[in-house]
Amino acid sequence: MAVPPDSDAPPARGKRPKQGEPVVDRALSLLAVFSDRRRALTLSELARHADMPAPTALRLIARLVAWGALERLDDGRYVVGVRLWEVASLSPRGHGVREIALPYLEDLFEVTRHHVLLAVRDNEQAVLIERLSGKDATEVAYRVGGRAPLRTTAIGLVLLAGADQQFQETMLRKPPELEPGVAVMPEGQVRRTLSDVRRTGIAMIRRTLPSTTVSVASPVFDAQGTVVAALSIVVPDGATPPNVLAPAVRAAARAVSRNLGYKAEASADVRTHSEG
Amino acid sequence: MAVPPDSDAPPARGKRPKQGEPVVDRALSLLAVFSDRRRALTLSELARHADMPAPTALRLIARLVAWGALERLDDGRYVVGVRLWEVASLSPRGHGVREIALPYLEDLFEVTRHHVLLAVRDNEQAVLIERLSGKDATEVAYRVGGRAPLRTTAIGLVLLAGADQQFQETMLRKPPELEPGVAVMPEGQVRRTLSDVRRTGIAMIRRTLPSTTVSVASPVFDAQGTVVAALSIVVPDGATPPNVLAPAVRAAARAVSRNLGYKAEASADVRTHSEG
DNA sequence: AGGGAGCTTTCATTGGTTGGAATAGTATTG
DNA sequence: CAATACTATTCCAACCAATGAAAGCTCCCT
Repeated sequence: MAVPPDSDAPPARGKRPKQGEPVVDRALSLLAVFSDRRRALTLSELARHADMPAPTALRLIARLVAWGALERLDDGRYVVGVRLWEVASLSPRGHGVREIALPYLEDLFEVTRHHVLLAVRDNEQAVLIERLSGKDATEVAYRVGGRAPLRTTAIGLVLLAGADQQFQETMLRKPPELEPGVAVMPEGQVRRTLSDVRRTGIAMIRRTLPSTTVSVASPVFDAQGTVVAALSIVVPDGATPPNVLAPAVRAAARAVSRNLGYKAEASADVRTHSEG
Repeated sequence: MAVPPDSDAPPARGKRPKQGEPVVDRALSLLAVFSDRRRALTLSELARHADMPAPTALRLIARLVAWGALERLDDGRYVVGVRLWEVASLSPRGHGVREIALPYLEDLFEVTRHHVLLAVRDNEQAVLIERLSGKDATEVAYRVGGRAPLRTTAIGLVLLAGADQQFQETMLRKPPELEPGVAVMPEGQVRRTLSDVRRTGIAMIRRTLPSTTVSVASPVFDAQGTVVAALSIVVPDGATPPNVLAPAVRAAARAVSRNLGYKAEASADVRTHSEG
């Protein structure tokens, strides 16, 4: 009603003020809206967060639901579907390593009864692939499918130490991530630590939040000798001394590596002298 | 050279003989090409199986790779990416139940040292969400992320018994899936079995392939009393008698249900008299 | 009953999508 | 070493699927 009578404007139907993104990207951006905190979303929430008009979102969502990437709940909200999970389970660096590592993680868990973690690197972060925790274990910072920084976690340091030289330099040049409850290492110390990790096959980090814990991590190698994952254990500070845990963690990591086709060198040091 | 000289055909550029499928569907169909046996694929393999020209496939794949749904290996092949796995880990019926159930699965596994399975129903099949197996356990038919029939597995029967009446009828009217190593039940027996499963909270199936095993499964309920998952144990035939395992399996399933907000009724029977 | 918010359908317009053809790269064969 | 076969990538003109404002719907709250 508030619309002024036609001055001379054409029907104005079908006008597309803003657009220009490939459809696939838009569909994927809908998936990207889901997060730990947002597991069930309404159409308007999805449209808002993916920054697109409701009809467009609805059309794309309809296709995603038809395929099974999303599922619709009784209350009309959408959640990530089992079909997507099914395809994702074929991810070599996701379920792939997990499948191979799980029995060894279980052994480690059973012996120690503390959190056991498995993670891979994706870009500038570690992605948690698996976590075994007792029903009554200490609080832990990260969940499976979540991301953790590289420089302030034991698992992250192992992955960083195993990354290619160029990537390491890039990361070291960046300002360090500020992680509550973890001491920030100056660049020099990080370099020394990374070198130690490569030599000993062990990284340790102490953190005070969300609870005071010590993490001990060790690298997992593939057949080519590349670090493809990291395995770690998280214990409450003051419990078993870390140096007692280290051999167990390293043994588990090596067992997984062997299963990935890695031929272990004679000594602990994989490469006696670091890169050129 | 074998091409006959221009008769009178126009440039024929941009002609599109066959098409008409939404772009999103095409992109998703590329993801669907991946399977247990096909975890790393070349461009042409993807294009062939998804039934689309190579340039089209390449363009779509490029978007999927940019987002992280796919990753490219050094040899040029594509695999499912960690980013997709990450989003999929938010699937309530995938990692969701898993996360809640895992500690109880572990308990059950530790006590029995046999395969422990967790599955949900997706349409006409069960999707395996989790499987705990010792390093040296019996051979088992299904892998995590894989699908199993409803009528010929213990886990499937539990899920079928918990489905809505209409769906059950549809499934019962279908010709039974032929599963090697499993006896085929006539329709009447299936009906009786499903009723028993609802009453006792236990389903059992014996199979002879890939090895002779007995499976014992029990339903997991959500807060609304709906069967959302099934939990089972697979033991070599002749080992622990199944009736000894049943209480342990049921207890574990109930523990998971309780964690999902299910308020257990006084007796084993959830609803004393079946639907009206 | 009225107002607001979210969901869904419609439809004229158009720009992203399309795939044959050409080119480049790679492996296999005679 | 040329010839063959296959795969990957770039190019681009034609065109159809995608687009989003508008309006109708349904529900909920007041």
